[in-house]
Amino acid sequence: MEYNSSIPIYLQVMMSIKRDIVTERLKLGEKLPSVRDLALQYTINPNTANRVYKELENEKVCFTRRGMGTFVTEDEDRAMQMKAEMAQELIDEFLKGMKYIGISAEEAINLVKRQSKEETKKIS
Amino acid sequence: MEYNSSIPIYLQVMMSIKRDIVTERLKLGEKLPSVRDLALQYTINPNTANRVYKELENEKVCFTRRGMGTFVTEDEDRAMQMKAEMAQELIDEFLKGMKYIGISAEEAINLVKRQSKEETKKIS
Amino acid sequence: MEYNSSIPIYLQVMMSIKRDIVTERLKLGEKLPSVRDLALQYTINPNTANRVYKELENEKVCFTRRGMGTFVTEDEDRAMQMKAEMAQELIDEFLKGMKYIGISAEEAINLVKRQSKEETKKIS
Amino acid sequence: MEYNSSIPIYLQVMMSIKRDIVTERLKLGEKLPSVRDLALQYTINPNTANRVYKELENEKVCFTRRGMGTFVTEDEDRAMQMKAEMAQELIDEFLKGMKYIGISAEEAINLVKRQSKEETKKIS
DNA sequence: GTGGTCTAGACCACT
DNA sequence: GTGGTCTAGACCACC
Repeated sequence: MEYNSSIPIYLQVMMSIKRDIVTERLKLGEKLPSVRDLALQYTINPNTANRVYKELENEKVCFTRRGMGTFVTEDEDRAMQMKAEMAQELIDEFLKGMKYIGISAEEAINLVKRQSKEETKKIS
Repeated sequence: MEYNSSIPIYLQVMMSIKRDIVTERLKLGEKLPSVRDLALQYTINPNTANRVYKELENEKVCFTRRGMGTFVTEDEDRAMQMKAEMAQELIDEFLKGMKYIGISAEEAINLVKRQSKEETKKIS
Repeated sequence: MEYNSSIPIYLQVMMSIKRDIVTERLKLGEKLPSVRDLALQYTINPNTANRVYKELENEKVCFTRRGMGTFVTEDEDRAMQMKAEMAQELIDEFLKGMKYIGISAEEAINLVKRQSKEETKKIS
Repeated sequence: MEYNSSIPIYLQVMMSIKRDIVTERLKLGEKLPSVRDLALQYTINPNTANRVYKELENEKVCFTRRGMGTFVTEDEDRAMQMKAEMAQELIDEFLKGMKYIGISAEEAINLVKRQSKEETKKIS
């Protein structure tokens, strides 16, 4: 994994794990790698890996059992909610940003449409 | 102005000025407040105000004349371009984020549409 | 049984057994479940179950006879004493905590009184 | 400050600061020592000091301004609430513990009363 | 084996 | 000078 230096590594790893849950690469209740293994996988320091799990716990994305390891939350609602939350956050930020520079929601939608058509062409 | 603590203040102030140019609250070539006045207006440290102008100069958004002050760029193309750049950045970030959590551009557009309809309803 | 993650499981199970003795759900000299059964009952690791008995033995709350199993202490005084000890510990911790945040014993008592009255009302 | 080894140092320092706020040794909005100074004062590592402030921020007990320092919350309600919260927590834990070992609220109150009388005698 | 805490020391961005 | 992040390495309690 390549890190974007402007965003803290622990946030990037958190995002990566949340993504894996939201896209169901990780199942509910599944055991996550140990702190040490996570550190190896992402080539980060165990302390940083530890932090990742602690922050994810704060967000109720996973939970930990002493001496047993860290697990993806078993709360189905929470998992469903996560994807919606993440999408909503992106949309809000996007529209807020557009509005901030004087572009209405309709215009914004049109710009996105045009962009996505061009992308499609480029690929084909 | 309330500052979002996760974004450097100088960036927030930069955004605010760029917004004012893009939305034509500030005209091309118009004189900007002195570093001291900017600091007072935004209740920021003069060092921070200074940094704002420096970075805006780097981006060719404004220029300084020794002893005269700082001015909005007079380059019309640059100004036009700014709005497009800012919008593009927002769109790219938005689509990238959506894709990251497994949502296609079409779905993303639909979500934005639905959202903006609901907002409209709420207001009316 | 749900475990409070901030307290070691073995302590929580110890508390539970001591409670059963103090409230006479377990009689003096009564045979306790085998380590294996305890582990099943509480859905804990056998190692943890083992530790529970070891620690309880240290506190003279129970004793083990090789090949026969583990038993609640037969010492009546010890049992009487246990309840007093546990209560004392709670009181000390409570008053110490209150004093720490600047609340005197009298005030503390009044707060508890008010609280217990409200609880009674709620139930009735 | 002497540390109770069974409780994480960072929690003990957090408690100490919260106590100072609740007992008004620290005023609302007051600047707290810098991470490095806190580390010196409490003879802990700067990392640990940093953690203290971050966790206190999570609890909305203080807030931080980039490059300026960490400050006690300015929210009066939050401060008022803190003392009540802390007291409530102690009471709940106390009564829950007592109930757990089969002692009713009334009995518990009487035990506390007796205890506090004895303490008074001892001192006089 | 697991996570939790702590120290030590470094570098960085922000004010 | 301020906090934020990260690495390195250690020790501990718990399962």
